[in-house]
Amino acid sequence: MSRLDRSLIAGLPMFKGLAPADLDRILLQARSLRIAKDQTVFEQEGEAQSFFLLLDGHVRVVKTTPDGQQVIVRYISPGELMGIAHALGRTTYPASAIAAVDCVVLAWPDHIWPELAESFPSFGTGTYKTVGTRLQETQSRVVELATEQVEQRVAHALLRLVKQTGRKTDEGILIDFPISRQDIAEMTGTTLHTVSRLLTAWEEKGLVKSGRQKVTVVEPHRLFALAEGRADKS
Amino acid sequence: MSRLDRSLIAGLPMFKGLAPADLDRILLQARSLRIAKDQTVFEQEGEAQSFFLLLDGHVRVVKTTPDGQQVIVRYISPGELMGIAHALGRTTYPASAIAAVDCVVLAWPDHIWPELAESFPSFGTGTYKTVGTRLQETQSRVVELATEQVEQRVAHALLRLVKQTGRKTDEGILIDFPISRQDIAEMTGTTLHTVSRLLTAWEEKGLVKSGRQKVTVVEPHRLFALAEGRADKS
DNA sequence: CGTCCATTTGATCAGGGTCAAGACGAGTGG
DNA sequence: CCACTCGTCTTGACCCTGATCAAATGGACG
Repeated sequence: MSRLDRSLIAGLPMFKGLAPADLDRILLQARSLRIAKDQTVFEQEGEAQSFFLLLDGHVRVVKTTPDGQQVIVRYISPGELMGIAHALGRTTYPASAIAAVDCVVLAWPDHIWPELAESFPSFGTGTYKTVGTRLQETQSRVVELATEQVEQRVAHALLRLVKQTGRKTDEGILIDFPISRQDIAEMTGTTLHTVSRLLTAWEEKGLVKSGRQKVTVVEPHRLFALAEGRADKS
Repeated sequence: MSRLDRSLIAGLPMFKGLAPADLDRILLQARSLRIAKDQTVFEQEGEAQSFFLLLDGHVRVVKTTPDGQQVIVRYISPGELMGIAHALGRTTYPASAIAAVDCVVLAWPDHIWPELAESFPSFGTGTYKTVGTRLQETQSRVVELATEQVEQRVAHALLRLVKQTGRKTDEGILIDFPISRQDIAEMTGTTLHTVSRLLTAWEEKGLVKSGRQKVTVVEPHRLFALAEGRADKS
């Protein structure tokens, strides 16, 4: 196995300001894993033996209820940490993480967390800041779910994905990984039927283009107006 | 103004293991405030000049949407921190905090946060753990809002309040501060009308007793069964 | 005693879930 | 290369949960 190059993680906010030698020391503790599409990185309720950094790909984090319903908590993009159960004071993962495409991740044994956070304060504060950010995002979702209609929620969800992973194409901004109507439904607390109806309605209005596991936002502004509840006449 | 006694904060998890002298040093930086019922402790979007510890009373944390709808993010109980914008990497409060009853709080200037977290690592890790816990709770609420019917959500909300602030009486467990139908609606993403109908239905079944701004859970077990979607015949 | 809220309760209605079929397209194996 | 299969997506019909609209009731408090 070849050595991991420090350029993989230099430049990431939580490793900001660390000396090259420190980066190497940190990388020595990591394993690099290749996760095939649809494979799980870690599983809800499983013992949290590792925490992970996504180097390449996209991962969806899913909570499953006792009766089998699924909710997509968030999508992880390259450069983000995941499975940081330790930072939440847990010994078990609160959700499952599934590769939306083939992925590359770094994995560290969970038990080195305290040492890492102590030796490199910037790592500690950086990840806690991540947790803080996620708390705010999650609270915004609560507000959305509690106050908005389905149409607005779906519009917001698409806009969030566009911002997070949008890739510019000649037709508009494409969400850069395969995403089904069912996935969108699980992000917004609705059904794939309703999502399908909304997307075809929006397609007729020229707001989006979509196909099998593929969504392109053509007119972000008008979609945003819709998300904000400002009706759009046309 | 009399000196604050260290017994106020000794014993709280975030000050665990600190020497009495340290506690005194920390308290010297704090002001103690009395907040009358319905007054705000801090306001959404306001500059985060302080963070707070609730010593006595109950505070509700509310987010207001641009169009004026309100969502109750959480209730704060004595011994909990609030307004810790700094720990979330913010300079402004993400929500408002309103005293549900007359309250006593300690306030520290926000700018001493870094110093505090550095001088007393247990304080830093303790509060970050708090943030982690709140993230998990909030994610659970997202799952609830996305998957459950109104009846189950209201039942869960009441059970959470009972666990957090329940006081045993001879009729059952009383939620220990004034709470209106409207408040419960704002916790669960529904309307006061629906909450009212649910409560009267439950009262007829003997699950709860309720009055003006007052709810007592008589049979937590049956209410829990209801919350879990296991229908209750009777 | 009067006023102001919180609450209750009825009537109506629509957003969106559920049920049911089918169409479409991508990958598989013959 | 084609037929088949499986999973995704679409679309229609129907219905139910819970929101909305409207009024009246009942306490609490000044």
